Amino acid sequence: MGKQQGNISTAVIRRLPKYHRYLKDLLDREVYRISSKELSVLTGFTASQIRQDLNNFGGFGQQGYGYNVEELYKEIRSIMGLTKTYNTVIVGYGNLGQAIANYTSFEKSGFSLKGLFDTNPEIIGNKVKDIYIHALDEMENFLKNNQIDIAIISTPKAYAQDIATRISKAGVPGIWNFAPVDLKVPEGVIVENVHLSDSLFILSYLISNQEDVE
Amino acid sequence: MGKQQGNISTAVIRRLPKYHRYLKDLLDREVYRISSKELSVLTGFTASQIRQDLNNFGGFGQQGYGYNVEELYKEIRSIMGLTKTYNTVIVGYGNLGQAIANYTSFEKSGFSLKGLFDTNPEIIGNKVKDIYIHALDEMENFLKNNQIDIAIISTPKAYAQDIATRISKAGVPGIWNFAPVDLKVPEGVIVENVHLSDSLFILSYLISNQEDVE
DNA sequence: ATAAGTTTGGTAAAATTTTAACAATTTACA
DNA sequence: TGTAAATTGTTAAAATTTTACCAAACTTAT
Repeated sequence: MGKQQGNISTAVIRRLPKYHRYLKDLLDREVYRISSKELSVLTGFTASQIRQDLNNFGGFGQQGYGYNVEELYKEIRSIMGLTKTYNTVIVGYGNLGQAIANYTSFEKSGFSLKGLFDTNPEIIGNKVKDIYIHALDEMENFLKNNQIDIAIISTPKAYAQDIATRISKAGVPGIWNFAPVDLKVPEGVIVENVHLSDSLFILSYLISNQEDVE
Repeated sequence: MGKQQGNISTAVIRRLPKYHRYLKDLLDREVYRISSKELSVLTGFTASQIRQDLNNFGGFGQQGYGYNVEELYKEIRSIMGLTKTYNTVIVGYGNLGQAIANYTSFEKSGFSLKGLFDTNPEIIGNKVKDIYIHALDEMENFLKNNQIDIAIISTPKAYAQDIATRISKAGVPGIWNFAPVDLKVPEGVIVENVHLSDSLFILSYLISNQEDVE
């Protein structure tokens, strides 16, 4: 069960996927027991931080022993909401939309692609892996009739805000946004951004100011 | 010039691209003057934080006036290393590699794609926008002969570490990594990650624990 | 069974990051 | 020209995040 108070800091939340990733690796390597000290070597976080992080959700470890990898993995998956299935759509079927649609690992993690939307008449009506490409006009109806949990926005910048507003109105709780804008959405709608150029620019900053580090 | 001490915190660095983005918008809208208070409304950062952030690099503002948008934009671009050109290659020309290669906005920002690499014999030798797809074997030679600054890794997980090691040995200073692993590289090589599934999992966490927020 | 070695969870301290406050300076306008 | 309003850069305070520490509890080996 765990405590799961609603005041987990974003710093902790951002580290959860990394724990998830390494625990999966350990399971695959048939390691069934791990201490915070060993996890520290793998993840680069301090052992103390790892214990603090995990304790936000419950006391999963045992003194003198450490953590049971399988149990902890399951707990983390549950905490992260990865035990459910999420219905998704992709809005904007350009290069990026196609790349995301073809990323099979998302399906494996429980993210089920239900629909694709675009404005290009040349591709509307086509099927991609059993999924139709619909006209953008049909989006609202589709969202309502298919219990969509996550809408993925991969349109050009100029359309993203309008689409986000429409998605929000249709009652979709989550948006995964790849457009390089900060979307304004009503309370209760959650936006997670993947700002590729921001990331690239951080890299260029770090390369340019590298002397500082050395 | 600015002070540009080498101890800028990553918290500050992560905010730089957002300043850059909004300053560009302002310029496009022909707004030539902005106060930290107004920037605060746009970015969602506090005015105080904005002044603190900018002051890490120099006193670009003027009391009673605010900041000159054009000047500040130029300064930020310079700080972020966006006044130079970076030669890049993409290693792994799958769906994601293709999406990145076709992202024209990177070219506009000074990131010049010089080569593509893959192991698939069916596509090796093909040209994409005047750029050849090379065999992976040729990578080291190419990197050395073409002054590559940034290698973009968009291979499957299993190959990423080996490729990162080879890239580092070839003297490339920056890696933009899309593979879902944490790469180990020698000192002096900078890795910036885009972990798509981590981002998606954060979204699923936030959706699943939404009640907490309300 | 006992003792020595591990390791957690919690508490306290340290470090970092954010916010608040304000003197100094400039702008804007009467 | 003079005065009120605006706004920065800087210093100090508050808040948050990370690290250090250690008693309690478990494991392992003898």
